[in-house]
Amino acid sequence: MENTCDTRQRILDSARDLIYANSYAEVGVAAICDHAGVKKGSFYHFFPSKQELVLAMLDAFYLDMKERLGDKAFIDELPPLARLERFTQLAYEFQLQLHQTTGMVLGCPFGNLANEVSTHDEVIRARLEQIFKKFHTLIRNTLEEANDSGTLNHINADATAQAMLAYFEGVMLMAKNQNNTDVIKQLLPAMSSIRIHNN
Amino acid sequence: MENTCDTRQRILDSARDLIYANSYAEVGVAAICDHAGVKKGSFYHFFPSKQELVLAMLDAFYLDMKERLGDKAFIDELPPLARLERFTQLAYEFQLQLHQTTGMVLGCPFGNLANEVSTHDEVIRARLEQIFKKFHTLIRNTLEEANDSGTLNHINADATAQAMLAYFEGVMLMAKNQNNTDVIKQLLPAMSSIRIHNN
DNA sequence: ATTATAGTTGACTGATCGGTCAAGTCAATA
DNA sequence: TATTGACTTGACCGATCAGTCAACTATAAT
Repeated sequence: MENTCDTRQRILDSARDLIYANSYAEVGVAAICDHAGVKKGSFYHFFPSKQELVLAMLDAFYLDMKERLGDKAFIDELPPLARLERFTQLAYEFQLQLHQTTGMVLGCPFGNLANEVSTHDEVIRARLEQIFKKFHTLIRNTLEEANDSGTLNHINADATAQAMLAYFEGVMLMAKNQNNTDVIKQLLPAMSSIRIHNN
Repeated sequence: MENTCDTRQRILDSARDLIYANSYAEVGVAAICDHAGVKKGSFYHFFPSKQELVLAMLDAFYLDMKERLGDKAFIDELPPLARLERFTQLAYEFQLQLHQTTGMVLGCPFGNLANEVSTHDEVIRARLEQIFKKFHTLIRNTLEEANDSGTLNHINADATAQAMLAYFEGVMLMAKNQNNTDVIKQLLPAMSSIRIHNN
């Protein structure tokens, strides 16, 4: 045919579509193959297992989200706290667009998977922890920069960054459960005002 | 044998144990029956479907959590904000005990299920939304009481209660993903200091 | 032209999925 | 004692699960 890596990419895209909109356990390899227009034999030529596919999908998903959200929000041109506000705004717009397309609030792809597999798939659990740690570092660095410039006083940047990340995930979960993007619109902006102080 | 309703209760307990520790999709009816010491035919004598079992399990789980956490924390003897602090403390101790028993941080049973099924099981999704609404009302009433007594000024009690609930769920998710109760210990107390103001 | 390699195909495996069913046990009622 | 109805049992259903495999095609290097 034309392209050798096209099949692999189609499988990754299909897995992303289906697993994000449903769940890891609900979406079978056969469904991923059907949606990708690929036979099951080809699937196992490119990926040794469903688990390995999901790991590859997560890495690609992280890069995409980093480009679409992280790299657009955490820029030096903005004051530190404004970066957090832009991040929440971009995340809201992302969910809004998905909701218009699919009719569902899908929430955070990493939070979804973390909730599902953390207790019984150590490999995927650890990969998701890595991904969360990268987002955590983005936020923590921003808070430390604000700390240094005197914008904040004596906050625990590490704990506050974790708290903001947790709040983000919680808001996404509530919006997903209510299938309502207004939840994000109303609650998420408060993320940047969360503070955890030393002692 | 001895007790007619014992079987039904054993099935409910088994489902609670297994689904809470894993997930809805991962735990099959056969596994629930094995763990309950019951044959599959008996299962379908008491429950018409796996979905109906989960609905019954959720109702029982809610009542249990309300007794163990809600009724112990939201009491008139405590000042409003102290109730929230007691709630977070009791939730932490609950997770700590489960972690010692199972070796895993299991998070919030309702959040876990909500994340898994909200996009593809409307019945369970709606039941979970009801349960969240009850917890939301508990928190909102507490905040309004604090508002009336002048402890707080001009906060949006409804939105703040939702934000606290979201934060609670997010903290539980992060602790589950890191399999570390210290996350709860460090982050959850900040729940009661979250504020969303009008306008 | 021959060979090696990458990718494709569809049939196949054993296990498990949620759910069904007829036959049976048992205690209470009539 | 006969009958009823709640409960139990184990075999069974078609569908689907993740994963395998030998045969096949197409491309590229020798």
